[in-house]
Amino acid sequence: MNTTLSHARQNFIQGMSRISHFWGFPRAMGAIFGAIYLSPEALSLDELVEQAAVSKGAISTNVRQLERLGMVHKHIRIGDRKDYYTAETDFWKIIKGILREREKNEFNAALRTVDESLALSQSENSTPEEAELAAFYKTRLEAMQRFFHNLDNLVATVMALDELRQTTIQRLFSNTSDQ
Amino acid sequence: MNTTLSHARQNFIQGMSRISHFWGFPRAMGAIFGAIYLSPEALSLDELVEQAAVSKGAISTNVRQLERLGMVHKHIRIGDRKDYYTAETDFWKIIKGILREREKNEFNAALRTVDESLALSQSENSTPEEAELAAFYKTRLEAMQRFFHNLDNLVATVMALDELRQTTIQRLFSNTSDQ
DNA sequence: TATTTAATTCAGTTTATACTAAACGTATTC
DNA sequence: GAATACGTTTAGTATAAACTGAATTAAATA
Repeated sequence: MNTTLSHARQNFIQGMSRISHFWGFPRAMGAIFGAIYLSPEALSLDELVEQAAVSKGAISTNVRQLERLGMVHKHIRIGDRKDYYTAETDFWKIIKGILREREKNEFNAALRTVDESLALSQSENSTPEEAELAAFYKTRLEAMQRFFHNLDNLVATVMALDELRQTTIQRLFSNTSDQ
Repeated sequence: MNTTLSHARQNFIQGMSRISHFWGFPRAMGAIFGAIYLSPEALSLDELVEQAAVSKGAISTNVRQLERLGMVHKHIRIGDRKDYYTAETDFWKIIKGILREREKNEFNAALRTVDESLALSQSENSTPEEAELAAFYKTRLEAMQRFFHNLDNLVATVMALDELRQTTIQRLFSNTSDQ
């Protein structure tokens, strides 16, 4: 391959690796996605080993995670034992997948923690001073609860809007045509 | 203090610590914010040391970061050398601060990487095969550019809507009254 | 059934990062 | 101007996460 094109690819893969790390995902995950995204053909695990410069073990682990997030798709070919991967090119779908898989769990855990703390703080109030503090906790914790619910609704709304995309959301937030 | 209230506070602080870590911030940062958020009074650095159970050095570092993100506010009292901290209670403001401080840098870096890779890949195309591949890179990289710009617009829009909040956004995405 | 070829798992290593504790700098008070 | 009371910086340490390389499992073909 042309060294300039290969350089462009390496630069891109490195950038994806960096973004991935920034968002709290493994570096290799971004590198793998970058390699798949810039390939006209579906890539096998072994091809990924050389293109993304990551060990086989790491590819195996991370490509599965990428699939769970809906960022890549696995293809099997009859009479061929290798798995081949292509990239999801609809980024809104990707965002949706990430939010669903990743946030939902931790997000609900956060909500539960606030609920718990609130319940705990309201259980008893022996002295007036304690009752006052408990009341303060109540206002603060409830405010946070409301925020989390609002945020949840916002995310749900954006995700729902995505259902009608191509007609709505991309026209709303862009002035160029998408895809 | 009542042991139940103290237990509620510790539970909350632990939860904030966890969320903080999940979002790629230091655990101590969340713990410190949690302690400040649940305090009716502004807290000094030394008070934070015991409430958040984190060393003085870590408090010093993380509380500064919290201030940069607009999550806490520093207060000085005349005739008192200590710094006191209170929590920002407007979470939309906090989100704004985080997006501004944290994403903008890394987000633009990501955009630049894509720009770079695109420029590189389009510089020369000696053979027909290379030209074809370069064309493929172009479509893929441009699609990603568009997505990033749309995302940027979406974020900018949500942030702009926040300016008119209390009248608009919270009524849109909630069925309870906020603040 | 043995051999080849693939993906997965796992033990060990590396690396990055956050944290602690102590030293330091700085300003106020006696 | 010495002592005190802060916040900050830094050197060292601990820890967790990710990655590598090798062993293992699984599947297909001979």
